[in-house]
Parts: sequence; structure tokens; C-alpha cells
Amino acid sequence: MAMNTDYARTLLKQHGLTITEPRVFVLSLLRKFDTPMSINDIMEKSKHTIALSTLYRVLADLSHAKIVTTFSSPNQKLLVELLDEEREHHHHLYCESCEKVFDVSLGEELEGMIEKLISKIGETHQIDIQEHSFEMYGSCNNTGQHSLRRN
Amino acid sequence: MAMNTDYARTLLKQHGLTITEPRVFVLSLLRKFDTPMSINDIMEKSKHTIALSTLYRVLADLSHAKIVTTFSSPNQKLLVELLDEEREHHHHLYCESCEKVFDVSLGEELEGMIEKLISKIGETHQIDIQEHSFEMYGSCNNTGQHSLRRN
DNA sequence: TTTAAGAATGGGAATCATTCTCATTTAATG
DNA sequence: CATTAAATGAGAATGATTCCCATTCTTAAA
Repeated sequence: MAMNTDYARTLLKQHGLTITEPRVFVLSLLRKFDTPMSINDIMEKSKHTIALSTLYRVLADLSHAKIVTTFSSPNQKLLVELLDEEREHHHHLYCESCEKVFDVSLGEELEGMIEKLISKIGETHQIDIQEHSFEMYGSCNNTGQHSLRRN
Repeated sequence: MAMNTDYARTLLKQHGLTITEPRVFVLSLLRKFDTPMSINDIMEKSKHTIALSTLYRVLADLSHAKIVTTFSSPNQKLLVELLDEEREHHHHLYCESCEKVFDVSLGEELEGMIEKLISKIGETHQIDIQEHSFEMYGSCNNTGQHSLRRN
């Protein structure tokens, strides 16, 4: 899997993280597929050349540096996604039959309303609300069958 | 902890579930505190007289019967909440410093917009969206923590 | 370039939540 | 109260994540 590693190296440097093989691999992979990936996805793609414990540490580091975000799917699997500057604020739609995750943007109007609502709710509860997530769960017409793992 | 068990017994009967001590205890407890509770909360309140495996089974049963709902807090802890008919559709606000969970209603107008938006998104992605969740995360003072820990 | 010091890694053990197994107990029915 | 299926308790098994530590790699300075 020959990948261009410049993207990853630059990103790491920009965030003051040392450039190591596992970090570069993970970032390049996330960039290549440009979709949320699970621990297992990444392990498989690396052909298990990265230690599992290292992968967790790498994701924690990238997450703290705000290079990626992590969240969990309805079946509690950890998913990781790049957090580009250009990538706009979005939410997730899970298909529980084909097990895909789709990025969804709500659009300015609704996001604006939500923001306003959130600050009102924050005041009411005396809580500084830093984040919110909106997730949707559904199923496509692939009746209950899991799709073969995609590349 | 003397509790009135009529509520629980009636509820179980209504849903065709057998009336057993662990089920009655859990439902009475949820009713008494009327707030989302974790596995540990319930175990502590029961003074560990309920077996842990039983508690998981009871929650699974109650959940399938739609007597309760389960969801997880940002630190991946399972939370359980009663699902009354009267209890209106609501969302959750997590305070990550005091670790409380608040029920929040968005109000008719916004919920309506969201519903409309959801059906549009569903069409776009050819997915039948059955559920959605909207969650807010904040803190009442300033200490936060992520699910991926790194010291 | 070489090197020293700190940072990151690999591998495996430890931990934690959840599920499973099975022998025993209990609830519902008549 | 006897029968039968369902539920429970206890602990083992599983699976995900974190921890520990000896070894290796990165970086920055010499």
C-alpha cells in the first residue's frame, strides 16, 4: 500500500507531534479512505504490523491534538475520522443493515437554530456546552445482511 | 429502602413479563430516582444483592419490552432510564465535571424541523431513519475528559 | 554526522465491562 | 402443591481498552 505520506508528516509537524511510522500510517490511511474507520479496519489495513496498544496510543495522541475525532457507532465500536479545517461541522447517519456511516450536514439554518437553542439550554442548566452530536440510525433495503467488507 | 412496588408490578404485567424480585427492584429504583442510572448505581443501591449478570439480563429484558431505554454517556458508561408513555421525547445534556445527566426537550418547533430534515436526509441516502439522538456535552467548571485516555 | 535523552513502540499482562454457561431456584398455571 | 418453563446466582469466558516495561526510534544539539 504505497501512500503519499507528505500529508501526514506535515500535519504531525504542524501540531508539534513527532513523526513516527504508526502515526504516519494511520493518518495516511484515514486520508486515503476518507471515511470513519474502526480499530479493526485500521489493524487489518496495516496487516497487523502496528501493535494494538500502539494504535490506541496513536489515536489518543491524534485525538488530543485534534487531528482526528473519535466517536462510537451504535454497536459501541470506536470510530476515528480526520478532523480537517476544511471539513465542515457534520453529523453521522448509521445504516444498521449495511453497517456504513455517512457524514451528514444539517445546513446553516438548522445548525444556527441549534446553536441558539444550545446556548439557551446551557444558561438554564448553568453548564458551558462545548460540544453536541446529532446522530441518526436507520437501515437501507439490504435486509439485515451484512455487506462484504469493503476496501 | 422500602419502596412501593405496585408501579413495577403493573408495568411488568402490562408488558407480559414475569414478576421477579430483580425486575421489580430495578423498576422501583428507576422510578424513585427518576433519572438515568448506571449499572454501578443500581448495584450499589441494591447492596449487591442482585447478581451482576442478572442485572444485565434484566435491563436487556426491560429494554426489549420498551419499558426502559439504554444509552451511553460520553465515557462509555451504560445508562438506563424509564420510558414512560407520559415522558416526552427528549435528549441528554452531560456535564463532564459533575458527571450528571440532564433531560432536555428541544421544543415542538425545533423537533418539527428536525423531523422534516431527517426525512429529507433519509431520502437522499435511501435509508429509512428510525431513530435519532441529540446530545450535548459540557461542564459546570472546567475539567473535561475523553474516552481515549492519555496521561 | 554522531550521540545522548526523551519519546514512542511492541508485546504481553492487567483491567474493565459485558456476555455466556450451567446448576439451582422461582413464578405462573391449573 | 406439583409441574414446567423461565429467571437467577455465581463464576468463567470474551472482547475492548489500558497499563507496564524493556527495546527502539526521533529529535536536537554537539
